[in-house]
Amino acid sequence: MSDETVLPSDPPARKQQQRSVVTQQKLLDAAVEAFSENGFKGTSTRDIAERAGVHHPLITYHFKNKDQLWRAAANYIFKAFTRSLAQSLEQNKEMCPKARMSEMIYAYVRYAKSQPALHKVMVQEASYPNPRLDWLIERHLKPLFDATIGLLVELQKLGVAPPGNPALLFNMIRLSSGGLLALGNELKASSGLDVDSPETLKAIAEMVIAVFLPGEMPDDWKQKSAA
Amino acid sequence: MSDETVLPSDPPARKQQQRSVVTQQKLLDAAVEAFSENGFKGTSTRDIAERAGVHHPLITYHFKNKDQLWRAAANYIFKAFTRSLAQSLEQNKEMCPKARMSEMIYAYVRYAKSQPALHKVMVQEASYPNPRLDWLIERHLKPLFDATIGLLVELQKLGVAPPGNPALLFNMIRLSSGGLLALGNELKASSGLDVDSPETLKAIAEMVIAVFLPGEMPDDWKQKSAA
DNA sequence: GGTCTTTTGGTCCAGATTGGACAAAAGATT
DNA sequence: AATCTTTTGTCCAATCTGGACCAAAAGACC
Repeated sequence: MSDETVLPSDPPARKQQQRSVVTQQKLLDAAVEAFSENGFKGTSTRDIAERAGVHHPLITYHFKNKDQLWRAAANYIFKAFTRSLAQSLEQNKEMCPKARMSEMIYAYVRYAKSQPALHKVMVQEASYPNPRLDWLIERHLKPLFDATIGLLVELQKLGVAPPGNPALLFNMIRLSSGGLLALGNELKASSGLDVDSPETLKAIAEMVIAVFLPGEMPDDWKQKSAA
Repeated sequence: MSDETVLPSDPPARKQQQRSVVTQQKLLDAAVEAFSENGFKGTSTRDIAERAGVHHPLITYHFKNKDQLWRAAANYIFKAFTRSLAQSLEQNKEMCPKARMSEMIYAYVRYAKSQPALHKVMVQEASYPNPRLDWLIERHLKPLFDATIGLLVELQKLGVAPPGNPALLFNMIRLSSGGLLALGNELKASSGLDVDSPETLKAIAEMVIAVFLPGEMPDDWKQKSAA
């Protein structure tokens, strides 16, 4: 935490108080919510403070300014997300590539459900070029892409994933799972889909897997990948 | 046009001047751009007027207020979009269902490229419940869904599209084609994808079709659909 | 061409909101 | 009790908010 929050200055001579941690957390949660709803420009620091139930000058105190708060909020969602994906990859090291990717998709869907802001903030910032987008790409999106694309290419070689530009494939998977959950408010009314139900969640993951990883693993995949 | 723009009042005794049409058009284009970038709340009428190169009180004159301008702008993108889809459906009446759906996907991708705001505005409004979202669903999204879902279900029955909740399928197709193009700014930097190139556009449509309509049409589909 | 309407330019407004500064009070930690 | 951290309350100057208003210009119609 002290990594991404900008505290007054260099050496905290005395240990951080508990109430301060709580305040920062409340502000981060509120910031994530507000920024994901109205974007950076459309969100005021006062709005965030209000949602957090905190006096607004505390933002300046804890995060220096609006921009730093945005970055802290982005780190907050993306770090937890990256962690859950990396964990999934790590835990399933021994499984076959298809199973590993499937588990990753499940993890993605689950996280996107618990934190729809993940996708919303991304779309908000990607809507026009700006320094925050560059930062987001450099710091979070590119690493995520790099960490996943290899597995995907392998699956294509094995005939499990369809051929074609892997980057395209990657992003379609991303949108079909994560993007869908960000549209929750709309889907219910326009298509009768309730993304809040666990069944829908499961159905989403299963459909993504069925569609994007339609092939079966060949019996000799161990040899193939070794060669 | 006079359908969605709110002119000063009831009966236009004299016909609308050409320059007025031009101004409205400039304002609509600017509004689409601004709203898609910063959302409704994050956009000021002055910003729109500036982008349009027009004095801001003209917004009041032509569209009464910000809300009406937003609606006019939404109508502007969605009507053109719906038209291009309906046209595609109409033109290919005689083709087989898979070909018709494929053409629709092409049309979708093409339109989403020329007007990325289509998806952006949707996401902007779907980010939290609000009256504009309700209006958008009622007026544009639901009809689009209803018009397409039948064809999709038919394709599922024919074994061309994968089984599962058709609403889910519909929205995944929507996101994989349209949503992808809305992220143009991001994709280039994070994945090396250039959505501006016609090749990428073609690749997107082809991949969507390959992935979501993997089956071949059975030879006896005419009988089947008649039965 | 003259008249009448539509459209535009320019200005103004009163009020709200913006991000942020600051001193003083309150609370924790040592 | 002394010292540091955190919170509170107040203030600010700047900007922006949507919208009202009217005089001038431009176009449509006769």
